[in-house]
Amino acid sequence: MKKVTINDVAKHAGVSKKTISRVLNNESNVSTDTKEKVLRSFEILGYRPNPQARGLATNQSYLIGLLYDNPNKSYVTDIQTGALETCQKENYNLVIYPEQHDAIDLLDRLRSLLNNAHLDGLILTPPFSDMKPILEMLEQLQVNYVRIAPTEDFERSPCVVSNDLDAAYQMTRYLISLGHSKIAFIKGHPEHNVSELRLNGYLKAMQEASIESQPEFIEQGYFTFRSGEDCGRRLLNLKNPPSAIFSSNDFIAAGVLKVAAQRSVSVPHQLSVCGFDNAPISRYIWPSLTTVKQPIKSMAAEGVKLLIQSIRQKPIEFGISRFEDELIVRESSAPVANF
Amino acid sequence: MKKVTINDVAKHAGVSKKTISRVLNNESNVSTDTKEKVLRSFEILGYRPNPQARGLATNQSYLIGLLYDNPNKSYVTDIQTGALETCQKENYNLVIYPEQHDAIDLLDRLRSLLNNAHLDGLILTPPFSDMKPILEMLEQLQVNYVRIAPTEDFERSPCVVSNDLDAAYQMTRYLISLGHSKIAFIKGHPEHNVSELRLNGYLKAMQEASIESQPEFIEQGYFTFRSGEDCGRRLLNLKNPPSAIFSSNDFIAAGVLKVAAQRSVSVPHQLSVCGFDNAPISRYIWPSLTTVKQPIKSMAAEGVKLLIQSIRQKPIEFGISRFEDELIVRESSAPVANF
DNA sequence: GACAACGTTGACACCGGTGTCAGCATATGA
DNA sequence: TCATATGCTGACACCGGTGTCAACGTTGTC
Repeated sequence: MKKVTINDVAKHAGVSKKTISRVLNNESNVSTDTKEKVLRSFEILGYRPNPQARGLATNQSYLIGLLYDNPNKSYVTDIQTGALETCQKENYNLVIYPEQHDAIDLLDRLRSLLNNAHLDGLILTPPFSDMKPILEMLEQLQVNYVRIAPTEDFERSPCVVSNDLDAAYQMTRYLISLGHSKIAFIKGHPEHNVSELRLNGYLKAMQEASIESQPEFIEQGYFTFRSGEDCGRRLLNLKNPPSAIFSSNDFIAAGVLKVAAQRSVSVPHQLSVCGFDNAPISRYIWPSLTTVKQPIKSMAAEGVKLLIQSIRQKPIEFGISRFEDELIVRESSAPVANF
Repeated sequence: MKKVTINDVAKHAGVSKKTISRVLNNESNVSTDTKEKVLRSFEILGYRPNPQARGLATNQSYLIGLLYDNPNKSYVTDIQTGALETCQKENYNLVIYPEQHDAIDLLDRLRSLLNNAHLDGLILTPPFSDMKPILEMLEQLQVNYVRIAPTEDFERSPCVVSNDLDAAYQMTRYLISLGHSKIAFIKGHPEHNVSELRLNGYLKAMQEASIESQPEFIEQGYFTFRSGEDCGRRLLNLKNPPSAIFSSNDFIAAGVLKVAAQRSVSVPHQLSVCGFDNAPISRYIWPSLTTVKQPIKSMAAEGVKLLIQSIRQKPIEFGISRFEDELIVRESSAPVANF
């Protein structure tokens, strides 16, 4: 790799290093003449500033970390794509940190990763966004961070949120509008705070419609396919089974679909099934899933934007960026049949 | 973030910077006494060398790039996980580059990414592993690179390969052993070289078993769910349809399953369906897919290992690391029914 | 005992940028 | 007209490591 340095450019343009540096950083106090001369030299020599050197001088690394733990690979790649979008625009590099949120040595691992990499900032995704010990550690280490989809402490750091509660509310209203009243709900993993939000959205819609929610219609799932199978089986075993099952994510819903298929319960004619997240599986499964799409990419892109802002100008007024979810109706839901 | 520098350690230990540096790099000519003293200071002060500074001095960035373009998100995260494993061991950071392999400005984008980031090396995954213009550019720019699963030019760079041909061969033999002879094959995307390998594995097994392969049993797919639906529909429309369909990946197979479900063709009783890749969908779909699992994580981990070797000691003898695939039998395949 | 060889150590320059500050020319104000 | 403000520029130190080389004390050899 040819290496043209700032000195080469300085010599070529007949000015000092410092002036080159000024042009690089778009500082104002450079005469138009000099600036053009320097820019021409950039062009001719194919100059690229060395981020290492720049980083050493400014005590920055131009690295942004992305911390996540999500079994949903589609979610992960979407987050990455969104984050990268902003990173590339702003000339930062993205370093990924998949970690187990329940690892016992999580804090130690994180600390050592941070120390080794000298990151400029960190993006936290659920469930890390709500993990107090991590936030405390980051604050103590004075690491800039932005949280994606936290559910509390919004003023603690910049964050990007979506409206899970409202999305679940809308989905439930949609099912009610199809004539369903026997609507079951499968909760997500209790350690993920969004689980509660989604449940509350469901409950709110049920209450509003004055539908008495039956306790046996609320199952505890864990965001996994297996838990979907288990809960689905229990729900379909009820003497008086639901006519619609709203699952806290698409994997659970897929598990429910499997059980329904095995028992020849026809979806959507005898049973409507809905998911959440718009994972790829929701399209590839048959029948395809009615679900909720979160603007994950945009949220991640916005998160990095906030992060870079807070890196550049320390006294940031903590921003919360809000995004709205979108209901996606596919083949797995239909008007209630009997009754 | 507290910053303890080499100078602080030097002062604390009562030796020169250079000696600290020697200990850091495990150089031999340091007395045991001094070494221990320095190590103790490391411990006490919590010293972490600054990668920026080190990189500036040695002209390294400790960044490794991962270039991929794969609609299969599970493949992507597996590759990442494997690559990260080695990176973290060796104290490198992984920078990800998802790119469209058919973008017109691909080379320009890549060049600028490389220039901006000053990577130490790059991991290429299919289909980039076989794209000559990219290889040429990298060589011209003198960028170290390792290819994952290339299909040609093995001596051009270090590479990590699996045996797709053999895996497809084994899968076909498995179907034959179940009594199938009307075995259809849905090819992958023609621009991905693995497509041909998988086809050849199928053909080889068919020939060996002296089963005349019918041209209408070989369909052109594109690694997508949609193409699976299309091909599946055509195959099931044949007067004399196949009793087994071997798809070049799991998405295609999922498409086939959907068509079968829509037509009430019972899988696996009337039709066996197999995929390739062991994507998550292969487990979550019903019936779950018989497929081929590639040791993707291990391959990526090995790839980074080779890359770091070639970064450290330029005169590397070009290694090829080989990995074997594994057949995973699930619910979507069964002995042939009639006949 | 003289000298070479060796192991250990530090002074200093250097990597390629940025920050500070001083110097100069020109514009502005009284 | 002179004093001051302003715009533009470069010299130089500095960021935190590594490479080079010289200096030092110790050991080995004759």
